[in-house]
Amino acid sequence: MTIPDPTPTPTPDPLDTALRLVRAQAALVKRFDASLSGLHGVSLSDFTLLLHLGQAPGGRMRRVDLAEALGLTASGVTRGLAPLERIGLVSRETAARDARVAYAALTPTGRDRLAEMRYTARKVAAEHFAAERWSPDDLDRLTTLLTRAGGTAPDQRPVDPAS
Amino acid sequence: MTIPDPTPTPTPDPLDTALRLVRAQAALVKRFDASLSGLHGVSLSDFTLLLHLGQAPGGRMRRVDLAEALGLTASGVTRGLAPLERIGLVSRETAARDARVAYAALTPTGRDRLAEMRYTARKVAAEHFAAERWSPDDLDRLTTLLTRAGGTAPDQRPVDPAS
DNA sequence: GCCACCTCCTTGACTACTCAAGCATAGGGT
DNA sequence: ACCCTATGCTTGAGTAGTCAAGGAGGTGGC
Repeated sequence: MTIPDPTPTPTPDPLDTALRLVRAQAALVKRFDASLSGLHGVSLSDFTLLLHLGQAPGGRMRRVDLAEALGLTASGVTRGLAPLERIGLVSRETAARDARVAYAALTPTGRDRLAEMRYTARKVAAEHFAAERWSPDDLDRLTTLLTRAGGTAPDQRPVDPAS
Repeated sequence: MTIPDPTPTPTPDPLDTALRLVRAQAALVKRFDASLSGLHGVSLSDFTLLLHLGQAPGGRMRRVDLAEALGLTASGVTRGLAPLERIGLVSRETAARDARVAYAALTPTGRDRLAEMRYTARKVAAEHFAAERWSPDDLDRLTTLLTRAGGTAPDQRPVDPAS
């Protein structure tokens, strides 16, 4: 318990940190949404979903695992997948051994479009964390701290430098 | 303890950082929402809104300024304010010199309830950034980095240690 | 073989926002 | 005094998610 502390040094306030985290995310999401929807007609959530599919073996995942990976509920995944199926980026596949599960699979088109989106997303991220203001060290520190603060990682792998 | 890791760092990927930021926020928001709604019947957004009102001179703000401060649109504020007015935490006040503006003002009840919420919120934040895993330095660094990454600050002041 | 239970997924109803349109008021130029 | 434009706010429609309920399919005990 921190003592009522008359220091001129603000004493880091966790609540303040939390609120800043919320704010920073909102700004970031807006930026991504603007670019992704403008250039590819998808939202950041859509892109994230596709990214996960793209990283999964065979480009397909059970919807329940997708939910887990994205930090959403199963119904959120159902709803998010629907428009992507409609526009042909994702297809629905049934599992041979278990008729309950419906895989979500990246279509060939989906894979191509994803590569383009990834390019855009990288650019947006690079702009947001412009080298001018962000040293590689800063970025590393932020990533580490966010990983500790966050639920689980978006993905274990440091992301392949392809595309 | 804080270990300056001997990473085989594969070049920090800004996109990865961005996605982690999104994830971390989602986890945090869920946590706040759970506690705040359980104990006080409000969401984190509600709380943030009330916080801003509480910090404004006279406990009241024009809706348009509130929107600006919260990073929302004017219509988001109208909609967010409605339930808080219904439950009596916020009242609507008209401006004498400009009939267009409708202030949102904290009621006495609202002020009291806000103090309780603030207590809860601080506790949640402190738990999330538990001292066990987060040194004051880590927290400070994260705050600084988030401020640089984020839109603007939730508030300039380091927050009064009251409550 | 059958029943109980558990898992995967979808659906209906709700919340919290967004944008675009619209109304009322303000204020300056003429 | 009268427009013209800008500002403050609300509203209708749409999007992205939530939770709770429910259907369909799998599985193990007996």
